[in-house]
Amino acid sequence: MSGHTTIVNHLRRTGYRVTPQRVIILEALQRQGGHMTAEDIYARVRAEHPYINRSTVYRTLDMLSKENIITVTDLGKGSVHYEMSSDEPHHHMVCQQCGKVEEVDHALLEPLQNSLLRKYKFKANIEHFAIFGLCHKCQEKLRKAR
Amino acid sequence: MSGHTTIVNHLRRTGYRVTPQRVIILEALQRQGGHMTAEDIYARVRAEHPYINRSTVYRTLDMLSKENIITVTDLGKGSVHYEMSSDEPHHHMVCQQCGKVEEVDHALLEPLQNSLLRKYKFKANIEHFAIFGLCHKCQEKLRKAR
DNA sequence: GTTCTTATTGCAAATATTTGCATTTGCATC
DNA sequence: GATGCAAATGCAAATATTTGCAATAAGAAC
Repeated sequence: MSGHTTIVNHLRRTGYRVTPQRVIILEALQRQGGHMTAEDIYARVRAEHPYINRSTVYRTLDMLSKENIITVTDLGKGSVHYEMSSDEPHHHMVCQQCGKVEEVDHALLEPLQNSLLRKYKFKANIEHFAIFGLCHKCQEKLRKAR
Repeated sequence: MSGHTTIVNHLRRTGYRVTPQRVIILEALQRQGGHMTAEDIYARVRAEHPYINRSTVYRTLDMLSKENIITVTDLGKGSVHYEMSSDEPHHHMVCQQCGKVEEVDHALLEPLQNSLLRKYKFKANIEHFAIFGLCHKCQEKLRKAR
């Protein structure tokens, strides 16, 4: 999904109302590209349109993620990250020891997505993924320390 | 991992200090068995030992999850859930539309765990899983609505 | 058992997020 | 273009979680 009008149309077709707030938030997300926190988005939006409320930002982000227009990733440290969905989904491994975040090839997740659909008819929004664990380095460190 | 003393020994060996607070929090988790929020645990602990601080609870839970003694699951609605790790890991599918939570067979996750280890040497703490998406019912509803 | 070092705790304040309710406003219908 | 209704917003308060720092205490070394 890309292009502004496309998204707006999708929302309208799905029964959502297209409010100026929603449009502005979408624009902020698109201009940025990468990861943003709710606060980042709020700040950006506010810069131009000071009348927008923080809860509206949260509620809109929630709605956009339900519609798979953006992805939400909780990297486990403080705040959650938002980002426009891309045609090339990517995922994250988060080391619980050192906090490092690495990307995971989408191919590794696809089998899971398929088996969930087959077994439970559950349509997993797989881009919503953060996998916690231990990175290679920290495993080594632990091995030595003991 | 089970049995109180076993866990306490593990912590000590790993270099953590065994404080009364930590022991009490562990006991609360074990007595309960199922899912608990941080607040549940705090309340339980407080009932008997009113001097324990809320941040200590959060910090201890964090530590216990790093040590894989408990699991953390963010079901996306409000607060995070904690639970003693079991020998029979189980996971959750969370419907982003209706909020329903269903369990996922561990077998579906194992391949992912293996491929992460093989490809990235990342030791995924797989029990930490909540998979978001659309349940069967809500897919049907959406199909009809459009 | 005393001493020392450093991890852990408590506290208070900062931050992040959600929610109930009254008000406003898209947009479908006339 | 005016009207009506439900969805969305704003606001303020509730809730959930994290953090910096000074005080305390676990456990290693003596």
